[in-house]
Amino acid sequence: MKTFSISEVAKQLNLTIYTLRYYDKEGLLPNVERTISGTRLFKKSDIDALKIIECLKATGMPIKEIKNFINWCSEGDTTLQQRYDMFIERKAAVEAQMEELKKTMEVIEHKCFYYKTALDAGTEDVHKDNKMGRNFAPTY
Amino acid sequence: MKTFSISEVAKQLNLTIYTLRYYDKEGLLPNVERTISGTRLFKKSDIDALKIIECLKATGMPIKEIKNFINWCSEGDTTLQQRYDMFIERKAAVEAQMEELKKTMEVIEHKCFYYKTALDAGTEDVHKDNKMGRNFAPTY
DNA sequence: TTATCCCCTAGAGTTAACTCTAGGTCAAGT
DNA sequence: ACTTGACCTAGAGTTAACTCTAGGGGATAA
Repeated sequence: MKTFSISEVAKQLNLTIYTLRYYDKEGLLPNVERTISGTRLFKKSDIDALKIIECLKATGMPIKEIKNFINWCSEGDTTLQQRYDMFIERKAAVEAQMEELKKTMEVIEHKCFYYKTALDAGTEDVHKDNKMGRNFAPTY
Repeated sequence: MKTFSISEVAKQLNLTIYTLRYYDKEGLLPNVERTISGTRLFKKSDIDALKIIECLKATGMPIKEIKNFINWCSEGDTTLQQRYDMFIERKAAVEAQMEELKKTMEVIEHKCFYYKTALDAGTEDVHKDNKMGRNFAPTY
């Protein structure tokens, strides 16, 4: 079966070899084999595992919790429920992040418009309403 | 003009007073006034500034860069272009994050399905194809 | 006036996730 | 035999963004 060196995997997944060794040290890669002299041999399934790890990281999951998941996988079918629950929870987390990002986007787009208008006018004063006298604090 | 204490602002924005003092120390709140004895008095405009700061943080912007923006705001109309460019860049950053989150979601949803099926079957083996013999590594 | 809060600063400590260094092994090429 | 380059470990260092502690001040309530 074909194997890959740590630097090949690093290049392929856009990670550093430091990061890969760190993940291994943290117990995220319990199935990576070694040569007699200790060099890691990554299989395709290890690369797939790393892709899932990156995906879970992207949901905001800390490495210690990802490690729990990896352990559950090694424990077999008795942990299927935990793993299912975990992915349902991750789905909710991603949905929440998407919602927050949408709100953030609205504010950012409003600011793009605000500054476009100010830039066209040559001054931010176009946005100042002077009903209650001059406001000396910047508006951001 | 009405002002707010640090703990009122903290409660209102769901931040700690430590965080607010930290932001102040880092130069993110140059317009917060003080009593003679040194107690901070937050105005509504300071709270608005904090909301923008939280928004920029949500785009992934580090505090040092947010500080640059705050400084530009104090410098007036000469920095309008920088500020506009910054928000355009932030918009692109948020779009990229949305894209990544969408891809992440697809993988997570696939896993939800994968584990739902396995759970119904009582074993993960339903997903194993045995064409090339038994695979002993867990699949994640 | 004494107790209780809330406020302050300076600076130390924490946490996560790397990132790097020192010192060493090993296989291949010359 | 020797050099080169990729690999290894243990453990120290880094960075961002807080988070907390110690020690102290001012205002209000009993």
